[in-house]
Amino acid sequence: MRRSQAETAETHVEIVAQAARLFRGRGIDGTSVGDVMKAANRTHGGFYRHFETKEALLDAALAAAFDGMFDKVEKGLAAVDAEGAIGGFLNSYLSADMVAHAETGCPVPALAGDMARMNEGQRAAFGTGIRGIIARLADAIGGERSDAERQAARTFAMAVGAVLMARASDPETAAAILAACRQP
Amino acid sequence: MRRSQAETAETHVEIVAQAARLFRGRGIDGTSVGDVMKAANRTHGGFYRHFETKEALLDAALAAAFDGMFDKVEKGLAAVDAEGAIGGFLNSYLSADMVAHAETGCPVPALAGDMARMNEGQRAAFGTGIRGIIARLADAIGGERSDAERQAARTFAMAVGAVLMARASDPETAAAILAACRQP
DNA sequence: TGTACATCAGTGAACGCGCGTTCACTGATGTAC
DNA sequence: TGTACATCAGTGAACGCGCGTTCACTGATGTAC
Repeated sequence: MRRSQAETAETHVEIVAQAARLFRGRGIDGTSVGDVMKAANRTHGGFYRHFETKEALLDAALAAAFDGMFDKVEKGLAAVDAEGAIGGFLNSYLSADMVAHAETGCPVPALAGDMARMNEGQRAAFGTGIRGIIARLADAIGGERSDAERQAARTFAMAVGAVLMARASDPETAAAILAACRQP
Repeated sequence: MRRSQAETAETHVEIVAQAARLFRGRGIDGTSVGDVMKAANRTHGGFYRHFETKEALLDAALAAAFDGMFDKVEKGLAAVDAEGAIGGFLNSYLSADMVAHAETGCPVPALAGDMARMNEGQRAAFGTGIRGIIARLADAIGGERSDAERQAARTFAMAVGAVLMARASDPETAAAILAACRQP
């Protein structure tokens, strides 16, 4: 039966939120449209009232995941001064919680492997998300802008690589990599 | 018709080599058993004379990919002294060629995202491969061993993150990240 | 404000497709004598 | 060294399954009067 505009909007938001969670947790191929709709307490057929294809859902889910990450980075860096920016960032990014919960963590280590095989437009959108994170970290580092951006890019690359490898390894290897990368 | 033992062994090696190439290039889910057998110039049914499951093929393909990477790292570092070890490693790891050709490149940025969702035993094998690369880099860095290992881990994490993000981004973002990470 | 009806969000069965895997078959290879 | 036969690598059709997507249907919502 038809739902009100408010209910429809709520459903839309819920589908995107569940997709953002499941894509990060189980991968894009590992998450079916049916999985997303079940997580959103709907049946799979209704999906196509909200998105033309699974790919369109991915675009929306990535945008939502990056927005959430932007907030997290901004909040985490608001409390520290320029000296402690990199250390503070690494401390939260490389936390046990972030490593263990890909589904609510940064979209970059969770999805970059899948994104590498996507089309140009989707990679460009992902690149914009990456630059958004690096820019926020560079803001906190301060000083000469291009130096700050380079340092932010290097720090973020190391953090992404560390989380990625930690998730793909046994616990001992994971702990050794994270510990080595924790100091700025 | 039955093949000689030598031909059978050749086929086995060829299946593993093609799998190592295709898994890195197209992802694990993105590569079917039929794709691998076609690349090896065989029909898909014969696959099960060589491996019990696709998962067993993945194990063999990963081992082959890591062995190839170990060789590449050793050869690349043989020519440099301790001072230039990190710079030399980054220079070859972050080369345009490595970034553009995931199918022949390092298995870590190519497959770690997929491996994060695999079982404990497979993650342990992947972790052993990661430690193998870090250990070879630490050998070249020299000096106090645990310091060298930490520095090697940090350098490798940055390199992996940089390649991963470069592949998942637009060319401009990719170039900026690689340039920032190139200096040791 | 009340009525009549067109719209459309959501349901669940059905579709074609590609996947991993199985199987009956073929005939050259390897082995036992 | 030669012969007889069991083995088994490779073929290609077939399997069940889950996927993304479509569709006919339902009935509450939104709108035109």
